[in-house]
This record gives sequence, structure tokens and C-alpha cells, in this order.
Amino acid sequence: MSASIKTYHHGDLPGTLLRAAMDLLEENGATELSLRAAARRAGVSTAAPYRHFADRNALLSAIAAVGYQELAAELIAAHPSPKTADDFAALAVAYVQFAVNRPGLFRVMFTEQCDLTDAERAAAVTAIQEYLNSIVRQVFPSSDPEAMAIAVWGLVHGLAFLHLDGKLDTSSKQVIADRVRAAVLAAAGQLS
Amino acid sequence: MSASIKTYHHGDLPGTLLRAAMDLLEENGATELSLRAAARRAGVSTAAPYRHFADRNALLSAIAAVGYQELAAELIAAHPSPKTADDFAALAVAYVQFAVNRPGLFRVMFTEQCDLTDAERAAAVTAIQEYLNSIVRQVFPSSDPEAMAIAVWGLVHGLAFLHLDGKLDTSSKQVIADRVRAAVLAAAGQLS
DNA sequence: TGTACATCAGTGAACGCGCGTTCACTGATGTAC
DNA sequence: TGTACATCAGTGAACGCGCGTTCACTGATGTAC
Repeated sequence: MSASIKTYHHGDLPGTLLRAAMDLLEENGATELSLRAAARRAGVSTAAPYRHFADRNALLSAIAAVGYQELAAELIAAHPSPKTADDFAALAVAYVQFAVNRPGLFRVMFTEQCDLTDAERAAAVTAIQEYLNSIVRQVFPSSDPEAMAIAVWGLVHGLAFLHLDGKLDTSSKQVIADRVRAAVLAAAGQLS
Repeated sequence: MSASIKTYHHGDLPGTLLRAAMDLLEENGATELSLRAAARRAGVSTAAPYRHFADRNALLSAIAAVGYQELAAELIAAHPSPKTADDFAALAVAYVQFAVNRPGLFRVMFTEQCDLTDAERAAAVTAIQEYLNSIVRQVFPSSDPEAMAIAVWGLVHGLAFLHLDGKLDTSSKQVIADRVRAAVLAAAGQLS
């Protein structure tokens, strides 16, 4: 963690704020993130964030950007180059686990619809789509890749939200993993 | 509409409040619903709702219950007894259109995680699951029905949220319908 | 190397806001005799 | 049918809250000479 090197006055405030905000999201889960709470958590006055972020939305966008990177990293860690339906099921499990483990972050990434114009977020969305396209071409080579990529994203994303919103049992990781795997394999036409 | 029959003092306030709240959700789309706004809209004082709803959550639960009924009605209207993948695609389109047309209501129905104990909502969720199970048995008879029902719900639900949250183009109903249909048919293994 | 100055990150107090909820009340409705 | 009373739906004012944002400020840092 490079033990709080204080560069300017209070160290890397933008980074500290980002981390503080993400910590809060992980603790509260559902609650909305407030700029004031993030500042409090970072040990800084209410007005300080405005030196680095234009407004609350700018902070949320920055959080979302980090979230997209971390989600991508976890998917790649789950399986670097998926080729079979089983490989793909592992990705689906990783996606849902990410959502369940970090519901606040996941909601900021996907639910906040404020900054539709934000370039970084638009880029993140197209990056996800391209990533899915490449996977779909590997895993389901015979299908219409574009339609299938959207179906795949929809399936995985829907499973994530159904778990997140308490419509499906999330009492253990194993239960979630088994259910997601079974659903994905059923959809892929291969009964488990 | 039975032209505002005033039964007690101000007519059917619970119903008026429900309708007012749902109207607000449809107008604001994303914004959170406040009890005060609903009361204002119903033309009643701030404290009046408390005669009929214990608190804000009780109103939201009542809204969600109505929403589930209306969603069910639209699905049945889209196709009363789906048997083919095409029939099922029509249901999927109806589900996504419902979400896109009434984003605020859809969010209250699915995102609000407050009243997990509310019996009415739990019943609504199992009703959806049973409905999906029966459809899956008709449309995908060879599959594991339970896993497939979850996959189906996940797919449809995910497509709804991706549209709702601006990750996919929602500029016209036709675009949405075509995309959803293509994705569902691709997932069902039938290239359109 | 030392001094004067500009820069700018962070402060703390204040603004106005809308919220959920409570409270003592008022006044219309329905009921008992 | 007429009167006295209990019920209870709706009022309006108030509570305390946390929020996003702005503002004049202070004081540490970096820079020009």
C-alpha cells in the first residue's frame, strides 16, 4: 500500500477519495454514496473533493471506471481464453460473484445513468461488448456473433441482478456458483 | 376512471396515492420516489399517507405488488400460451418493453431490496418463477426445467436492465424489439 | 544561497434544499339511543 | 326522526437530518530572480 506518501498537502487526495468511496460502497452495499461521506472517510473537509472532482457525478464516473477495470481483471483471472461452454460458465460465475461481493460498486457501474456522455464510460461499455464478442466467437462459433454476444451479456447480467436484488438465494458462494453454472449450461443446450 | 367518487373524506386515498406515486415514477424515470411528492401529487397533506401506509416502504411494496400484476398482464397479453422459441421471444420483448416504458416502476419492483420479508413480494417472486417454469416446460421440453427457468429469467431480466441503464440503444421500440428477439433466438440456438 | 511572490490544495462555515416522520388538532362521518 | 357521541381521515406546523455546493480564507509548496 506504499504507506501514505504525502506528496502535496495531504497526499494523493484523488486516489484516497476514490478508495474511501469504494470502501463505503462495499460496506453499505445498497446505500447511496455521498460526496460528504467520502470526504469524511478520507479525513478531509467537505469542500476538499471539489479541488479534484467537478461534482458528485465526476466521482461516481471515476469509481465506475475503476470498477470496470477490476471486473475485467476478475473475468480474465477466472478464465483467460474461454473456449468451451464450461469455460464460459466459469466467467459467468465470476461476473455474478463480483456483483454479489461488491453490490454497491456494481450498482454504480451499471445503474447510475447520469453521465451518459462520459467518454470513459462509453469506452468501457464498448470494451465489454468487444470482449464478449471475442468470447462468443470462440465458445459459440456457429451463432450470429452480435446477437449472441448480447444474449450472453444479458444472461450473465440478469443473473447478477437477480442475485443482487434478493430474488435468488445468495446465502453461500457455492449455491450461487452451482446455480449460475447450471443456468448457463442449460442455456447453452448442454444439460449438466 | 369512475370520476373521483369521494367516499370518505377525500375519496379512496390509498388508491389515489398509489396512482399518484406510479405516475411520478413514470414521469421522473430514474428519480427516487418520495412520500411527500406522492402526497403532493395526490393533493393531500404531507402526513395524510400515514393513515394508510405505515411508512415509505409500505407504499413502495404496494406499488411493487401492482407492478407485478401489470407485468404479468402484459406478458399474458403478449402471448397467452407460448410454445415455440418465437413465442418466447415475444414474451421477452414484452418484458423488456415494460421495463423501458416504465423504468421507475420496474426499478421499484426489482431494485428495492428493503422489504425482503414482505409476504406479498415474496409471493410475487415465486409466482414469476412458477410462471417461467411452466413456460420453459412448454418451450424447452428437453432441458432441466429449473435451471432453464432461471436462465430464461436471467436472460430476459438482463436484457431489460441493459436497456434501462443505457448500455444498449433504446431510441426506438423497433430497435429494441429486433435486438431482443435476435438475442433470444440466438440463445435458443435458432439463428434468425 | 536567500528572499519575494504566485500558486493552489485544503479549511470551515454557511446557503438552501427536500426528505421521513411525529404531533396535537379539526371536522366530517357513522352509530346508539 | 332527532340528538349526543365516538370514530377516524386528513391538516398544518414542526422536529432533526444529511445532502450538494459555494465562498472567502489560510498556509504550505514551488519558482523567479
